[in-house]
Amino acid sequence: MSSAVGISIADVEPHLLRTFVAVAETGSFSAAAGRLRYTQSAVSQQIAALEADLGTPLLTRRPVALTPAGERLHRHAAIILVRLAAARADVTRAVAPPGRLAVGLTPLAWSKRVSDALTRIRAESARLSSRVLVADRDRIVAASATGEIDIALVDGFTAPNDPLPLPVAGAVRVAEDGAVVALPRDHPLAGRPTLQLADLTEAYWIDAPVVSPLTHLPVDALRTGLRYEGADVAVLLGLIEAGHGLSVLPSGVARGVLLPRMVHRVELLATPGAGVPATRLSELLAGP
Amino acid sequence: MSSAVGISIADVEPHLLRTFVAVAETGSFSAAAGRLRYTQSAVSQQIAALEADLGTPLLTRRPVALTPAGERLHRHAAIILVRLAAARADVTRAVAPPGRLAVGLTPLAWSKRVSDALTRIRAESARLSSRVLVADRDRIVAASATGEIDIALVDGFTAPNDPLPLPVAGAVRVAEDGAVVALPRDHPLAGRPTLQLADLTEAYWIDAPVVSPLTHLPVDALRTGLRYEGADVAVLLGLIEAGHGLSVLPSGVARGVLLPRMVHRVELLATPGAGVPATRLSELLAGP
DNA sequence: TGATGTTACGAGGCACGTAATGATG
DNA sequence: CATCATTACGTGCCTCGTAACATCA
Repeated sequence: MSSAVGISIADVEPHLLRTFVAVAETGSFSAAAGRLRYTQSAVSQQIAALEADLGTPLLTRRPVALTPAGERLHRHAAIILVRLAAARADVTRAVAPPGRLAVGLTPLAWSKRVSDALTRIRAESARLSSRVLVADRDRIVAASATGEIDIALVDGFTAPNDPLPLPVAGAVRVAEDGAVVALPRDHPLAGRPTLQLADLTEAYWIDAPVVSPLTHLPVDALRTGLRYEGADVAVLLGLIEAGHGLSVLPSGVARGVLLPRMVHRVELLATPGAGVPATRLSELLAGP
Repeated sequence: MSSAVGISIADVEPHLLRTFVAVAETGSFSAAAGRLRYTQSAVSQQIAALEADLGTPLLTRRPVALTPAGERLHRHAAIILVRLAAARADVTRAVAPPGRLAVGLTPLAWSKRVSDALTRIRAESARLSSRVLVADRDRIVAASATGEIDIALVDGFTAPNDPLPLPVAGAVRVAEDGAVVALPRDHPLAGRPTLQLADLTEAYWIDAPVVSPLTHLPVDALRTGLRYEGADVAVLLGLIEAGHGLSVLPSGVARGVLLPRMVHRVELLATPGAGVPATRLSELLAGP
């Protein structure tokens, strides 16, 4: 191994990054202070220190918003903080693999097969302490990296031969079905056999980042009328039926018109060294 | 964006990571102290603090070596330190794109084409301050991430349709030629038209990690007789001719017997926002 | 005027160096 | 016994909280 990680370059202090991220996400110094159990003053000083260190303003004040340099830093910082946590998790897990089983999934990753696998493994090892976390994809991937969960099931939409665009490698396909545009029963397009996204530029869409994140579709071009931030599929279906807008969903969940050249897929992320129950569950899921 | 990067979890202090990496690479507390301009005592305290924080020994003493947990941490730490530096570099570059041009390359990435491109761009912008760094692949990739260099040219051997196994995305193919096993003139195999690596398990190899890193070949199976840590191709060729061992080299550099199903390729990494000269050079290189 | 970010200042903590101590080949 | 890591201890820096101040809706 080379001595590449040279002498020079002062460190970017991680607690400053953490505070910076908190401010960026809350849009407020005081809110960030509350979240991190600091005083407003401390947050202000930390941001000032970071800006002085990097030699450039990172945030505008009143209103608090990211400058271009701040945008860049924010992208880096989020990744670095996760990796930092992942390093700690990986090392401590290597010492004492947990006996528990923590599963994380995105709302649409749930299925009978997942349910069965969980039932079975809990039956196998009687008094196994288990935990299930449902959240949006970013949260689940981060929790997987940090070892907060041992197994992650993540769903998403892509072209049939592409993998899901995840920021980590090593995902395994677990399930796949079609992608439909969910429509109210009485919608004019409801009779069509298939549909192109282009047919729907006139429609209003429901932006549901937790349930149905379409980050890699040209959804910018679509008009979003309503934003649903919950994780409950039934609520989203209700909103669609009530005519608040359309959404892309797996064919197993909603009636609607099929989108060709697009699939809904569930992938499995197992964190290495997460212990025996996790390995067993991943076998059950990835197997036949 | 979700508030995924939660409240909890104490930070892993980067200066501890840096010290840990230095100790791991030098195999000595005192050497690491020298390199980082600390006292032995400080290094000892830092390692102790890190081990206490993570709750597990990371290094054995006398001799100093990584424990399994230490191995894990070392992998993470090297990546994190580079990303930390990359964050700083990216932000500061965004503020003031450099007017200079810094090029980094692995020894075998040099070619007439590269030379010509450099000549041309230096002619175009008369008093352009330029810098060229030649080092092993890890060093070059790290330097590219940290912004130490603006353009990186990295070479390596792979299967014809595979990309080079780099830890970063976005590499562009610049040049490609064959891979030969370089042999002394009087070697018994010198007459063969092509060769399988399997034919050569009886031979001795020169391990030249800087010039010809064969990390992704089954080189473990091969017997290495000598290690050459320099970056000079001519020296390596001399060693081969003198019968100290064989080596895999690009067909443009050395006479030898072709390896089928394997190519030598040079790829280009341009760091985004590195300024106009870098963009221009990357056009010259990636172009026709 | 009230909420929110900044500045001043002092106390506490902590990370370093010096120096003495201990272990190991 | 020389080299190298650890422990003891004191000092200086640095970060945080309190509190006063500034600024914007």
